[in-house]
Amino acid sequence: MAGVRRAKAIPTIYDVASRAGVSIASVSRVLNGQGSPKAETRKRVLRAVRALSFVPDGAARALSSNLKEVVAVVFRRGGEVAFEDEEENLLFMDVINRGIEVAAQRRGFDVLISSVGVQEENVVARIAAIAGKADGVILHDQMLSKIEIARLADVVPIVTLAGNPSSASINVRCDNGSGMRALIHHLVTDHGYRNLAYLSGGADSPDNLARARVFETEAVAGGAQIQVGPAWQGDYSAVGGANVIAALLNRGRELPRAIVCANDQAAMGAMYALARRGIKVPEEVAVTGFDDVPVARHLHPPLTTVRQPIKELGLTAFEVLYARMGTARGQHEVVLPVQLIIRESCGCAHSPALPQASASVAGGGT
Amino acid sequence: MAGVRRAKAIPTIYDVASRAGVSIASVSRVLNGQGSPKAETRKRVLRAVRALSFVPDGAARALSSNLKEVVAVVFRRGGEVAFEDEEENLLFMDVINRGIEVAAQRRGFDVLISSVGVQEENVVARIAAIAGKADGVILHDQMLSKIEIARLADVVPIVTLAGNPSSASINVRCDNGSGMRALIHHLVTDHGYRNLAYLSGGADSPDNLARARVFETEAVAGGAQIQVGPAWQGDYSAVGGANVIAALLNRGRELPRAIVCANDQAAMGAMYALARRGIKVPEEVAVTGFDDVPVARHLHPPLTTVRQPIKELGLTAFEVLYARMGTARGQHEVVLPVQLIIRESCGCAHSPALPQASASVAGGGT
DNA sequence: GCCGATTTAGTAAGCGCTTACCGGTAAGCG
DNA sequence: CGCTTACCGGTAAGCGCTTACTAAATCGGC
Repeated sequence: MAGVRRAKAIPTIYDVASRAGVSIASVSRVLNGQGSPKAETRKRVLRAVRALSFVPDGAARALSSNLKEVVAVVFRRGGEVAFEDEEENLLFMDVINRGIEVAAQRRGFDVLISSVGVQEENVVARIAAIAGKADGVILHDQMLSKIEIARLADVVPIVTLAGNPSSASINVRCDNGSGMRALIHHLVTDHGYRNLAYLSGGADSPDNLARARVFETEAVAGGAQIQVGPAWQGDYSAVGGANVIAALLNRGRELPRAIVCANDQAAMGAMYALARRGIKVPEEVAVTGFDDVPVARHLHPPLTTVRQPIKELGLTAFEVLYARMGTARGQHEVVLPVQLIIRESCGCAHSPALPQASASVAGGGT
Repeated sequence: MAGVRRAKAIPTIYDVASRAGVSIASVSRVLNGQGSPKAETRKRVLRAVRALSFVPDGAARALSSNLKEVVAVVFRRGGEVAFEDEEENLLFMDVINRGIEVAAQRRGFDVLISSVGVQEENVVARIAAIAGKADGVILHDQMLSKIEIARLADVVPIVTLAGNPSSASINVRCDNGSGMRALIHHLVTDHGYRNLAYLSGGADSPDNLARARVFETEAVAGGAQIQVGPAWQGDYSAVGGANVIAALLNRGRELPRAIVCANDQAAMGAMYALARRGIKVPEEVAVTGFDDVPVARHLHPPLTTVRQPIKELGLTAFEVLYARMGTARGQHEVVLPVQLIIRESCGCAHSPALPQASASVAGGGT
């Protein structure tokens, strides 16, 4: 029996029972509303509980009832964060996590948070440990390989966010295809841009792959030229996006008419790099994002992007996981709809903004 | 035995033991590095663990070792959020929570998050439930009365953030006094303002009380007039701050030369309300905040405020709690130093900003 | 007023781990 | 070669709950 020792012994269900003059079974029953305890019994138990400040031990409960009422959420803690906007704002993950928490709350679950450093070594062990403390696990990013997910899934239900569906887990993602399709259609057909580039995200990200694929086919189908490849390889981060553009510019490469970024953060970085060289967005080069994170509308120019229902992603992830914790076997992938958000970075004119009660009226600033 | 039933039985330590041909004690020992298992034993156990994808059950572990390796963090979920900046940015609590998480990680703990709705009814029950799942609890805000805290503290160590110290719990806060003192000194002595108001925060918040108290004594000592009282009662929120100013203006009250706000969010709201009436900050009215949340520097004008080491607050909260989980009894309050951050909203000239790698360069605008 | 049908309450068997305790085996020593 | 000293590993006793099973108590209905 190791562990941290508490000074004063904390009351257990036995203490309550003996103080109330009943059995522990009765105490448990009144506390959980099982059976039909007599009013008298109920009253005595409650009195004792109150008197002792009794709080049932979650571990014992969990062990006995085989239900911890905890979901674990694992995500990657940012590495280098050179951009304030990236650090200071609620980004994709944060919003998703909020969604998860809200959904969990509704079911009486709590959320066990665990971030993993970018280059932490024993990630698998860490995740296994946290998995042992929860009834289910929600994984952001590609933190575990397919095999590792399969292994872990033997032990606990797993939901991945923007990952790969697998027979062992469920993946929740957005409809990259139709979003990208709408975006390219807007760029090619509405604006008539004939030369587009795709500033990609994490090379192994399924979302990125899907977006890249649709980008290519749609752009080509629309009769536009495309630029892709290693030179356009970003990593979903603002720094990554900025670096790609800077490198291209340094090598004297001519920029395409429009840069379609894998996500909003990359677009932020790209716009930053462009601005540093005095290149006008969208007049000279149009830039678009993907996600519609909260700051997107506040960039200059406001970012045209594809809105993912981010919070819903979280809500859905939890609900799907919850269902999986029961007997339910459902489909292995759930896809949420997206929406093209046209602002100004694509070249569209300033659209009358909705009135916004924002302190930015009192100033602005990023 | 209720709870959610898993389809396939998940492996237990017994399965591992029998597959490895050893006793469960040995399995436990190699898994926890206790004792000195022979290399051979160790190897066989590890092989079996791997083969079965065994993950020890956290609940059983916790029950047996009396240590869950989990800290609970409870905070208030925002109610009405009319201001984008309030919703979209990492605010006080978020930053603190990040700090807690980092510190927890270092000790092998995970963080159990639970937000409480503004007007949720059985808050006490909710908190008790979550307390049962953790080794310690960190409470933001004034969520529990002194009595309730004392009761809960019988069961689990408690650390409050910006609360009241009590014999049962430990409070972690910042040095409101010296921060406010420095701020008032700057306003009164450096700027020579003779008429100040304190736009207060939550009426029952210890931080607010402390700040108000020092505001009064310092301002008066400096020979300035002060405005305080019900008309200046805010609630730490941006909407609250905006409402106070709007109401004052509607009643035709003359504004003081400087408005000292209880926190940055209230200052955001105040500046917003002022801007709507075309009142110039800081030319006509100076405004200051408290906290130095990330957005503070991006408001227009940049907010002069008192910086709290927000992340440290979280780190400290965890460390103090961790120490308390052991046998250590320490002081009941830990106070962290603050720093006056002079920007422009107080009337100071534009100071040469530090170079910032920010996408705001590519635009900006909140 | 007695017997079977209901309630209500108690007893005890785990849930999956950790670890105190102890027996067995090997190594060390005279 | 017999005995002490170490060292490993196994056995079993919980940790604090939930709940199946069972016993006791209560209540109707004749």
